[in-house]
Amino acid sequence: MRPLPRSRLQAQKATLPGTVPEGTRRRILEEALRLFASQGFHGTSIRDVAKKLELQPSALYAHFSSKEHILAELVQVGHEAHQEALRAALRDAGTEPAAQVRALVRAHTVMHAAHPQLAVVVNEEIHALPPELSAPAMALRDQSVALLTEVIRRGVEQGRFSPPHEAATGAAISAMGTRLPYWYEPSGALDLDTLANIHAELALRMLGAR
Amino acid sequence: MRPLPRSRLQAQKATLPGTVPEGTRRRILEEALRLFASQGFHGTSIRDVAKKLELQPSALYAHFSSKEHILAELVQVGHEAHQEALRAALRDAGTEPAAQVRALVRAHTVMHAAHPQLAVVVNEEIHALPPELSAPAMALRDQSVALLTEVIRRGVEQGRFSPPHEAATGAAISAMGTRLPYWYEPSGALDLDTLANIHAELALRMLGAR
DNA sequence: GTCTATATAGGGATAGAC
DNA sequence: GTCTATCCCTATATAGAC
Repeated sequence: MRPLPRSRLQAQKATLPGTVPEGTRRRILEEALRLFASQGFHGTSIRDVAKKLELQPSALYAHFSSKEHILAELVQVGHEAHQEALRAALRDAGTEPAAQVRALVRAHTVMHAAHPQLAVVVNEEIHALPPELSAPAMALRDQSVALLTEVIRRGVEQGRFSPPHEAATGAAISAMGTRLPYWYEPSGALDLDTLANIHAELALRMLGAR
Repeated sequence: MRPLPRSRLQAQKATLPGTVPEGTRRRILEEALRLFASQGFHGTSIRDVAKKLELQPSALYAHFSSKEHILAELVQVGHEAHQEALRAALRDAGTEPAAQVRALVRAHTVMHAAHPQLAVVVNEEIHALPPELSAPAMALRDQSVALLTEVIRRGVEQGRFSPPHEAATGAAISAMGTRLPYWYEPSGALDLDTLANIHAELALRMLGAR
């Protein structure tokens, strides 16, 4: 339950959602993901990435035009996979606000627990990008936030939810997932499906669902 | 409610808890805090800090033996102030678990909202330190975590709390505060005292307090 | 698409004068 | 305690051969 110093999430293999095609380009993304999550974007050099892949630094430039573009792609892929997971969850959740919250929270939690490095890089290193490169991901983020706030708003309107404050409660619900990479260990005693259910339950408690 | 790219928390003045004496050393810490929060530790150079202070880079070395030692002091000061705030809150909270949770959560929230840059640097940049330099702060962190988990455990023992899972609920409660710097704006419509009460209420809901 | 070699810039930190 | 000057290293990125 404590983040380790200097070696933040140096985990096993850095998993990338399946949408990225195989090949050297993917290998670069995976290795960069691992290193960015562990040492941060500015703490990782092109040489570090190249060395791990047993390539010369210049070889990376055949696949990405700059170090920033590698980060930008990771950030974009992460936001896309996250939003797709939320939308898929909503599609199967019916129309009850409580069921929709449960589905959104479960998907949010599973995403952050299954791809902890990607979650960390997306959330902490996006700031290292110039606005042009981060804008598409920021737009996706706004949409994803809206998915939850909209469900909360509808639940309140229907008299099903009674949170002490809609925005603050929404932020608290999101925060449970966002902080997961800093303490949750998938190989530990608490399995992911159980954790996802716990988070859904906590969200509904915060909302005063009835 | 969205973190801005490239300029993470470039806020006004970076506030440091009052325990640090005035003088050039403090000015260095404050400016480094602002820059580390905005650009990250690795994204900030000694030259950046010196330029903002209208000093030559070499002048900083009369006050700190390395760039890492500047970060280490910020991290230590942040952890000390946080823990002291939690302990002070507990001292005035009586013996009821619910009142103790309320006091801890309120203090945690106020600390993160009042010192957002320090919170971000403490949580995100501690990983940039070698273990020798981060160890004292990590020890404090473990103690602070224990303050909350201990209160939760007692509340459960006494039959006052019924969380779905003690550790996960404790993490969810902490996460509300930890994520504050990324969305809360002190100058906005939601004042800090109200927010602290909201977080306390959410914590007690999660715990099923009765 | 990968290599060798290198251009060009900026990094942390120190020496020694005042 | 701050300055000027500088050492030495590493960074990103490019040129051109294969």
